[in-house]
Amino acid sequence: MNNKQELPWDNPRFRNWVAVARACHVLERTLAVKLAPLDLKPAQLDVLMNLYRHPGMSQHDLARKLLVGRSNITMLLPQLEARGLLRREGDEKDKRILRLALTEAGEALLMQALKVHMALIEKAMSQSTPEQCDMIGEQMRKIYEVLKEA
Amino acid sequence: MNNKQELPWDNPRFRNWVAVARACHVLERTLAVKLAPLDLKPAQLDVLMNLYRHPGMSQHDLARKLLVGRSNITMLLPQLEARGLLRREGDEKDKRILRLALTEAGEALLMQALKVHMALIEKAMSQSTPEQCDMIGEQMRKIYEVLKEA
DNA sequence: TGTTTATTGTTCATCTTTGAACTATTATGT
DNA sequence: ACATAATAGTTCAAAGATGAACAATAAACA
Repeated sequence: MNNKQELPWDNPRFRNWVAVARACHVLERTLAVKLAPLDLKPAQLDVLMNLYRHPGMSQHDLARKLLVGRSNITMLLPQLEARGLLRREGDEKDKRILRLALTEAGEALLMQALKVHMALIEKAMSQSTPEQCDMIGEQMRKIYEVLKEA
Repeated sequence: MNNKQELPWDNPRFRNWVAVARACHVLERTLAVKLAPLDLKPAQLDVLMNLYRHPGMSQHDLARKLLVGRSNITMLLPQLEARGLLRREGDEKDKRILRLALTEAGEALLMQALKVHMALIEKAMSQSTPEQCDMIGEQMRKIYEVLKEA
């Protein structure tokens, strides 16, 4: 009688993706708690991580990497800059651009935060075999590529 | 001098989890865009989905399912109730509790939204074989269980 | 019973996030 | 060169999320 078209919950892809989303959510939440002693939030850690790996990047590039709006970056950076964790200096060739880089203090704090982050991820991912882990990463990168421009 | 212990980016678990987080983020973002025509946000869709599957649940239970605070639910529900998408009625045995349920309109809107959600997840997950997909879900459920009480 | 403790939901202040409008600068096209 | 379009970053108001404090109710226990 309940002639509802196939319900999403009967679909493995749906159920499994919901599990992915839930795992992400709970890990993010846990990370926030564990980072609190460092007075750092997940979003701020993302900034530090990206500046470490791509020193000299612009705010626009950073926003794209983090999948947030440019205004978000504008609101986020002054806090970190005031704490002496990063520098912003104008590009000489293009006066619109601000080049970003970590300071020594920023790098030091990042290393502490990474220990926390890493421990959490270890706890989560250590339940999968290396092969499973790599496969998951591979599929997720595919998903990112497919949805990035959609 | 720079005796950095093994950097996270050299660690497969770290790299692969970052991929998971990015995939989640971009899918959530895309979902928000695709749901806009229905005047529904991902968080609201989560509410409708949970009420559909667990009619009669309390706000407290809903908050736990969604991994958010109770106050968040208090702020979220009146919008949906005002649109006639759900009912809230007091439990008779325990006057503290409000029992939640979808209305006809709520269920109808949910079905529309699920089509959108489902299409997006299909697009994402159709790149994995059914076996890969199930394995991903399985690992993610493990992660959720491990972190839930941590 | 009467007192203490827990639980449910709300309120409120605070912090984030977001998108649209704006300024300044550079690129493009004629 | 000049006008137009595009880009980088900021500002601002509105919406969302969070946690602490609170009121009402129920549970535990003496």
